[in-house]
Amino acid sequence: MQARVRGQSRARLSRVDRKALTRERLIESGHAVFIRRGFHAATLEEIAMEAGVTKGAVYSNFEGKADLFIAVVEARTEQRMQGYRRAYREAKDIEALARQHARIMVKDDPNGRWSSVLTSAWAETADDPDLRKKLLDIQVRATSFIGQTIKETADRTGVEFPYPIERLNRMGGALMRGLLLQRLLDPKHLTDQEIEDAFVAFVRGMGRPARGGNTDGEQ
Amino acid sequence: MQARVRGQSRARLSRVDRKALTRERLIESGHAVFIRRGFHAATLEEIAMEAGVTKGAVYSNFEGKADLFIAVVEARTEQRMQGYRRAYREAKDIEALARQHARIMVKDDPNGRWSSVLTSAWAETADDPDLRKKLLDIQVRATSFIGQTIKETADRTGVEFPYPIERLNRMGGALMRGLLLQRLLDPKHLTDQEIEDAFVAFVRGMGRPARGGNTDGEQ
DNA sequence: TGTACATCAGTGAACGCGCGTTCACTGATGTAC
DNA sequence: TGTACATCAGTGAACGCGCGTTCACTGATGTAC
Repeated sequence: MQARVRGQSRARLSRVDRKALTRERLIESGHAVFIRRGFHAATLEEIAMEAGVTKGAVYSNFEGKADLFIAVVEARTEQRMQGYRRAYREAKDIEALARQHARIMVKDDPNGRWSSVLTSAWAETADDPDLRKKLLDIQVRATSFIGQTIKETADRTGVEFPYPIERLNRMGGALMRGLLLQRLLDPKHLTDQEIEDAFVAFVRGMGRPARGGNTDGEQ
Repeated sequence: MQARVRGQSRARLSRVDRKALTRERLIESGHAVFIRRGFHAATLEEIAMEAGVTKGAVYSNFEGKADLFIAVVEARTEQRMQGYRRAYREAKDIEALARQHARIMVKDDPNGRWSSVLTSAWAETADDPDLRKKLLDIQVRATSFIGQTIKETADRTGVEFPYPIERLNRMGGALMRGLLLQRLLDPKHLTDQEIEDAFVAFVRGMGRPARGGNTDGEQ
């Protein structure tokens, strides 16, 4: 590709590069609009406008709204994974690790809107097994990645986990989601501190064997 | 009101009684359809049909879809409160009480669909402060009722709570909701037992003072 | 007990609107020679 | 380097459909006398 006269405000790009750029922008604006409006109220119109294109461009890059959404979830998940990787350096015991983990999750979804978007999409999967499979795959990958990262950190710092880490991890994510969702209805009631505390309490409680309850017969 | 000739299949009722009956049926079928289809996909058409009336009857009894939904939430909440009242007899320590509480919550929403409906409605409250206020009121009343019931039971059985019970209670409800919502995406992964365990772990963990973390400066 | 009129819960059809999806078209990039 | 044609990402307008809401109407219940 030859050097162009000068850097124009709108650079000349190859067709594939421009398409990739448009796709990237749609994913970004999609992310923003889904969070701002919610899964249903987010319109392709607004997403496209915010990316500087028209609705048709969405269909040139994705199969439709659901497909764009999946790309958004994938991108967001990817990004978060990178954040987690950097976050577990200083944790010296299991509770500190848990607290750090909780803190990141809260920071990544401070008002519960992303959790709302995600679970709204989950509701949609009742009639759309393809969507379900894709969203579940992403969650499984993320859970396994986070589990591995935590395990590495735990090993390095000599922390021991009393419970299968992946399971703890998935439960923790689910539970945190519930706490964040509460903020949709009532943004002020649960503080960051309280949410962290609840999560840490859960991890701490899982570390002690259950007593009482009907834990005898069943596996 | 005079005695009629005989009990017909469709009894003759006074106007107010028939209207109350219709309203009751709409609330019941609304509850069923919201759970079956989800908050958005539930249509007034289906709700009305299932109640044996037409859509217009909804508008004769409610202001619209949101108003019907509020009535459904109120009825459901009322019903659950009565269930809780009966459920805490045999609990002899705090963990047994927690486990019993968790068990009821799981039984009341075994596949997470109600949690999904409710949180979808919460998302709607972003542009509808009136809806928010009403839903929040219901939650506050329910939380306070449950808190009181638990407190009575705890007093009677000599159990002590290490944490303000209403707060524990609201956190617990939120957290449980997250666990149940996981089943929308993946119905099989989290067993009833695991969800109970997670809830109990949380309560148990809240009972011990936090150590580590940044609990120093902040209140 | 009977008659005439008023009320109003529920009917059924039409309305309106938002929004995802489709499609013929355009103009810039890519390719062949 | 230049010309002629092919490709195709993105345009913009139209489509279609579902669904909440509205509204004129009906027929059973209620009321007055």
